[in-house]
Amino acid sequence: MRTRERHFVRPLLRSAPGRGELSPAERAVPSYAPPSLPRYRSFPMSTDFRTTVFLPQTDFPMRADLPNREPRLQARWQEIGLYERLRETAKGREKFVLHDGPPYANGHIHMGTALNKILKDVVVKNQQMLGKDAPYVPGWDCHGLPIEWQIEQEYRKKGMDKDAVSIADFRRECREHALRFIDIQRGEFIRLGVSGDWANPYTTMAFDAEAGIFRELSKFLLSGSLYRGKKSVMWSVVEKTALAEAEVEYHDHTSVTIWVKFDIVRPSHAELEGAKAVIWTTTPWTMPANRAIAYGPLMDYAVITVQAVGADSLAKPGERLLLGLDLIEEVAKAAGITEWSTGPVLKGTALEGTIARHPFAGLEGGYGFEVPLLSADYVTTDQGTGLVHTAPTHGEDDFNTGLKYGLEIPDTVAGDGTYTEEAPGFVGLHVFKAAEPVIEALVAREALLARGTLVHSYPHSWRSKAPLIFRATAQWFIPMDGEDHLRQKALAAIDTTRFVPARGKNRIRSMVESRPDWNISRQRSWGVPIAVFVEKASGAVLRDPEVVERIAQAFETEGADAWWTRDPQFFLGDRYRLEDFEKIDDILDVWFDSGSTHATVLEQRPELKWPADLYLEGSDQHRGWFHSSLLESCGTRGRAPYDAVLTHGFVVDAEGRKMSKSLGNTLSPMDLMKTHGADILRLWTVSSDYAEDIRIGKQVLDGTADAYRRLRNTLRYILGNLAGFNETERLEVEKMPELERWVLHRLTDLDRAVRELNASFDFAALYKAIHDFCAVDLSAFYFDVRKDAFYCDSKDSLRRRAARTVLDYLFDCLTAWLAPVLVHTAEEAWLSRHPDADSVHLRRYPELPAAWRDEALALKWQRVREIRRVITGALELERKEKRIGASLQAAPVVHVLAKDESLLKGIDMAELAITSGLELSTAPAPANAFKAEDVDGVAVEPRLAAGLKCARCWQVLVEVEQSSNGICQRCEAAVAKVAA
RNA sequence: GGGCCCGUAGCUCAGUUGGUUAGAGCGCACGCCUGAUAAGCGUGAGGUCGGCCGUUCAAGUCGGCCCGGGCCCA
Repeated sequence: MRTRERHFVRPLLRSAPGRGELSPAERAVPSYAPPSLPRYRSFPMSTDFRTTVFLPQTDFPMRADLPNREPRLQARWQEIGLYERLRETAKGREKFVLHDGPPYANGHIHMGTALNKILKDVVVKNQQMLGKDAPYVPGWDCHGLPIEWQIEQEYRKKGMDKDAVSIADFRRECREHALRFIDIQRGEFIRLGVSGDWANPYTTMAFDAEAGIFRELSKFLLSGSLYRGKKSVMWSVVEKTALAEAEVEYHDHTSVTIWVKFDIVRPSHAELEGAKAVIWTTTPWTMPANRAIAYGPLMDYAVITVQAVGADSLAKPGERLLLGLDLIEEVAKAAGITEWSTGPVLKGTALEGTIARHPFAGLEGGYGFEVPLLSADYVTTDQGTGLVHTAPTHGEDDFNTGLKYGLEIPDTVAGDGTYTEEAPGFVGLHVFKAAEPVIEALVAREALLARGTLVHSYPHSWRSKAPLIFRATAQWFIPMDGEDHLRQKALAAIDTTRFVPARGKNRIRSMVESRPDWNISRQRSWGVPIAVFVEKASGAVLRDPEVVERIAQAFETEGADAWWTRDPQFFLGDRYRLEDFEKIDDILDVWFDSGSTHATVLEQRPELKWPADLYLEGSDQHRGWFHSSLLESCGTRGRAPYDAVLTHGFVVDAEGRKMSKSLGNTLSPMDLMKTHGADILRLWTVSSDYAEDIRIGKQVLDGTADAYRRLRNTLRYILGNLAGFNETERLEVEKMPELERWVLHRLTDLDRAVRELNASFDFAALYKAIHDFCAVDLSAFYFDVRKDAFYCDSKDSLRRRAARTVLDYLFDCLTAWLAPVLVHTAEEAWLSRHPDADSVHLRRYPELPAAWRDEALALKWQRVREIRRVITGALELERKEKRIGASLQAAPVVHVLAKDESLLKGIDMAELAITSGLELSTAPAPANAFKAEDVDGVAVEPRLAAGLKCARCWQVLVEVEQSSNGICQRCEAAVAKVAA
């Protein structure tokens, strides 16, 4: 590791502490350089030798102008059919398949999509250049709610009624909408420089995809893994539909609250004899659906005996009420109970097995069932009574408790919000008008303890703004723990999958461990139908491979619309009669669609393979695509559809906050295309640590643009100094100076980094290594040192030939290594040097000769550069004192140890330090010589170079004093050769 | 509220099994060059490693709490 010298110590001061403070000028004036002398002199009658200097020549401009240049390169790629050429070139090679997670075909791309696609493109191009055949088939997720919304919104604008449109017409419009945004996004991805089979992407709405998705569903159907169950969903009684979380908004709502007494009919504990369990609810209308009372097993309860009550109290003295210990006061206050006595404390677990009676028991002959007290861990003491009214139909927790204890899940409320026959006494009544009738019935049966109102946050429909209800509805599921043991298979698959970063494994694992059965149905229109029939008599779902095949074939030729446009009897064939069956019109959740792409795309397209080598998506997809693909594939094929999963974080703003329209901190990738260009965005992508959240903002982008300029100028310097290079000029490595061989050694370091860091997907480290190599090793050192040889050596000088040969290798390596990221700039540079070439992207990473590697040389040159740093440090002080400007005005004496002297044998330190002369000495350094704090054994006495400045190479040499035209002997020879 | 995770110089990142004055590049400041020039070179200044408490001879590295932030759930 190189460290920069930072603290220069003046030994003079150290050795003479008693002299007191000296001014900087006093300290710095050495006796050997009288300040009165001119800083340097040139030959009096020098002619202009500029034209004889081999200055860099290139048409590769310093200014990138990416916003204009990139589209031109992209057009060229299109013309030459780059993607097809890539496939051709790589034919027969080992495949590397990154399977594209399909973005949703709605709206324009955002920063996150851009980041994702760029990372994918970098991975794919790296693998291709590492020698694999890396096809990339982009895809789109096309079905689903957001597109339905868009179309419905257009209807509303036109004043049309959605229900008046046929489902086929509606689906056609959804399809056209998706198609439109596929085109838009495709153009945007191409603008980012992403290569892929853009002419033949996959979509989940293609007819063969719809058929394929249905075929995947059928595998679950035929194996018996598809079942119809119920699930509590948010339901709008206005729109008569279930709503997704995204369609729900929360507003304050005033609810009538009630405290209700349930007679305990079978106590589990003597204390409960004759007592009443008290519940509290904000939804009186759910009372007919009550089937249980939940208690907290670890909470404390007690039975109170009412002794005195206030004027309007519904409580009666002598009544015994079971309540949560911490909530007694609060309930007493609400119920107007002024005096009471409290019985012994009962743990929640003591309530186990207690049975109560529904307060409506006997009402119109209904409610005769038992109401058990059940344990639930969500019961709290912050509100209510410590006993929770449980209506399995009307809430997530309630529903889960119902499932857990096998409670009846009644259909008490119809889709329009009216009570069904299963709510005796209230049939036909609308639930939003039910509070008072319910309360009246409770009062009549002496079951009401108190009432009140509460303002709280309550879910409302995003569209109608009407309050929502929870309602259990019929849904389709794939079991996690059925005969197929899907959960176990999925967990096993997770264990054998590589996750990058590794923590992704834990994340998806804990989700799979605890998730409920997979709900795959939606009550919508734009999707692949759950095209199954249920036998009316038995309620069994029809499992007949012939029916399945008829449906699948119809989907293949007509699309999934066939489910609605064809006569259902056609699918059933001759063996079944339609009137015996219920045709299911639910559609599949889009996660099932995209979760099936491994089957509909990887298995179907010959250029791909199953399983994929890699899935690469944002970390939200642990619950999304990684998850659904895993379940689908484990359910149908017994293993994960991928060998490895790479996740990246989210793009956040400069302060680390998420980007959102409401915060006004969003950046559009397409805007950045106009101001910066794709290569800047791509460089930003790889220089960030994608494992975490990725910041972007002005300062970050400015920094990226600076790094880009460094890389670009490195290429430009190489191109400029490589002008006219031809094979006869190439020099064998054995004949090269050590400096050149050191550069080649460094290339082998970088080559290693390219291969290893690409294997670990550690792009940030890789691009820092390349950038630092360009900045530190090349620009600040090698290029600076070799400028003299490039510009002034005669063209046949071995030194110059060696250096130009190295530039040639550098160019080959850097253009290849940068190509996956700076896709445009690398191409531009490559074509600048090889105008007849096809594309830099058709290349592979160069295979470097093993002989270039020379660890001993690297170690030696680490020391050489340390010594050099002491010299540049010394010169800097001279510069500060205005004794020199350019380093060529100096010819320092460098005092070194004997071991360093032998180390430097054959190395021209003056050349490396860019001084006109340099004397190496093992004699003890004078006390005032410069030393670097962190470099031992080196001291530098700065001296001015003697002689005159060569008018051509600008070195200050004594020999120039003898020259007739003001140039040195080397330049004389070089000029003569040019003239000849 | 729960699960997973993050917080090292202005920015982007390194910091190995806890062990000498915490590193790099960029940016910044100052200076140089004017034959890479809307370039190039050199030198320098920047960090109580989010905060607090603890474990330890020793903590950026381990533990707890808090603050800030992200994703996914509720």
